[in-house]
Amino acid sequence: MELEQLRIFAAVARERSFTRGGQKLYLSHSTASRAVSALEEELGVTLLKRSNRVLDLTPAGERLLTEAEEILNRVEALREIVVSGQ
Amino acid sequence: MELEQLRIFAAVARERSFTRGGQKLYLSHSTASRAVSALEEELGVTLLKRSNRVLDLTPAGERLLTEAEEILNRVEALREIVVSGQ
DNA sequence: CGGGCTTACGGTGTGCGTAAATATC
DNA sequence: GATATTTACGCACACCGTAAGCCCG
Repeated sequence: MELEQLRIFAAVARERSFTRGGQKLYLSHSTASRAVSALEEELGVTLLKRSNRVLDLTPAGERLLTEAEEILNRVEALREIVVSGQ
Repeated sequence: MELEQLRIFAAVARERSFTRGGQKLYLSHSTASRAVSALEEELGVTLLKRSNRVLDLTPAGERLLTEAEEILNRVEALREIVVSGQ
């Protein structure tokens, strides 16, 4: 698992769209789709329901989004801690 | 910044050696060296003192090691949370 | 049909290991 | 001189975007 995958998943989940989520990170929709699929495969869990017209989070997806956002925030904070001597 | 960089830095820092740190992750010493250099460049901070025979952490390196280990543990925990419904 | 996700395909860039150079004790 | 890090070099593979295919309203 890599942070880039979490960044992409979070963007897609927030936007409820691969196309718009990818755009937020200057990536194509296909790249966003592949990144989320890889994450699902690695975890062995479905994160997004694609059945409907509108993209929806599964319960596992909800949990991942919460955790991922906290981790990503923490990584951002890490930069400051390291560079500026906390 | 990516988790792989943090994993490599943490391994190298714990082992006090690029060679042994790399081995822990089945990577060559040169790969470990490059990964840490890239991290230092991205953060604009020196993380390891290479001057002496023995590798030493700078204050920034100490802070990063602490933070990185917590983040990496949290990512490990995330797997369980997502897969097993917390 | 239209909008959006997935998959195939080809090209490019990143990242690896080997090996050579450099440095420290 | 032995051990360890850095750098050069070539190569393989991973990843991206374009575009085609599919599915659902």
